[in-house]
Amino acid sequence: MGLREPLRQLAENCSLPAALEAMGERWSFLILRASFNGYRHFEEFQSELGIARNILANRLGRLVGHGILERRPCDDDRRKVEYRLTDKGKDLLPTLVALRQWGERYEMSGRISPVLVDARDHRPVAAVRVMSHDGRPLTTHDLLWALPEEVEDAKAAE
Amino acid sequence: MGLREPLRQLAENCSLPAALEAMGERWSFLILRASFNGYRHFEEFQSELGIARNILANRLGRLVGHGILERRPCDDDRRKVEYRLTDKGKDLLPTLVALRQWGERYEMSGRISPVLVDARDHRPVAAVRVMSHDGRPLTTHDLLWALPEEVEDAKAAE
DNA sequence: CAGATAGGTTGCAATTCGCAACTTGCTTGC
DNA sequence: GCAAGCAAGTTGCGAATTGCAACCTATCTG
Repeated sequence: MGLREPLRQLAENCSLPAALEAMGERWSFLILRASFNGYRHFEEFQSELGIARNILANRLGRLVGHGILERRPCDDDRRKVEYRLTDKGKDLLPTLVALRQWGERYEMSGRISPVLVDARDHRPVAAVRVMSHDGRPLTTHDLLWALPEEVEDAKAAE
Repeated sequence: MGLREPLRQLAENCSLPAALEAMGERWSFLILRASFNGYRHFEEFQSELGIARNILANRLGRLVGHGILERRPCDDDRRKVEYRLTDKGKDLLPTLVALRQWGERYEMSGRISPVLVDARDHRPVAAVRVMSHDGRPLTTHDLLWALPEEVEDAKAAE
């Protein structure tokens, strides 16, 4: 990535701070993972993660506010509430898996942790990578930032 | 992901909390991104991100402590210090790009932001995805957690 | 040798976190 | 149908974290 992102508008024009505003707080990723693992109820999150109840309430509210989870009271037991992933929330899967794989590789010396496998053949999923439009793996040095108008689009190139 | 991660050892046996311990604090990802963009010096990070100096010092120290950045005094100007990505730090690229792409898609309504392109052909990189060992795209429902001993390894399968 | 510069540190106010106790609306058992 | 218990929060309060501004110490430059 030889070029600096254009002109110090990092904070204003970059989507990373925006993403972090939704997901950057202390427990958000762990709640998200619990959601992917099928947890849905306040008490489930609470006892599973050991998070303080007020913080959990705050984070769930925030995730709902950002459209990552959907809050729905249960019909069969009206004390209960379900928090479910929206499509927007489900689209955080690659981020979550990438972060987990990195942690697995670098931060788990000795310990073992369950691994994500393809349900079809029970083989581990591939490492999440940055790839070109046609599937070549890319590294840091293959990348540039470009403004939308500088981008070669598919039509021009094919 | 039909199955719950085995037996509520989420916190102990999962690499996600470990990863978040290294990268989960407020400014860590933004500092990381600045690093990928070529920023190396304290004052560069500070004026670019607008982060408070004490927090920046704390975060840089932490990232160095986790082996994500390397701290090296400059030879030519001994007031200066260089912070550079280690290989471990560079391996956070997929996580960073995945998060950015998600933010780009869902949190940038209206605004435009620079886009990551392949330096070779100036075409945008592919969306970061979770894929099977042989390159099929996988979604939430194709995934399971497995303990290492339950995994089909490459030898058995080929 | 008088600034200016790079990379911090320190003090202090404001915010956030985390724990424990409490509340409110439901549901279940007897 | 009433007491007990459960789900999903809220409240109060002390502890930790964040952020701002000022200061400090080496080093470089004119």
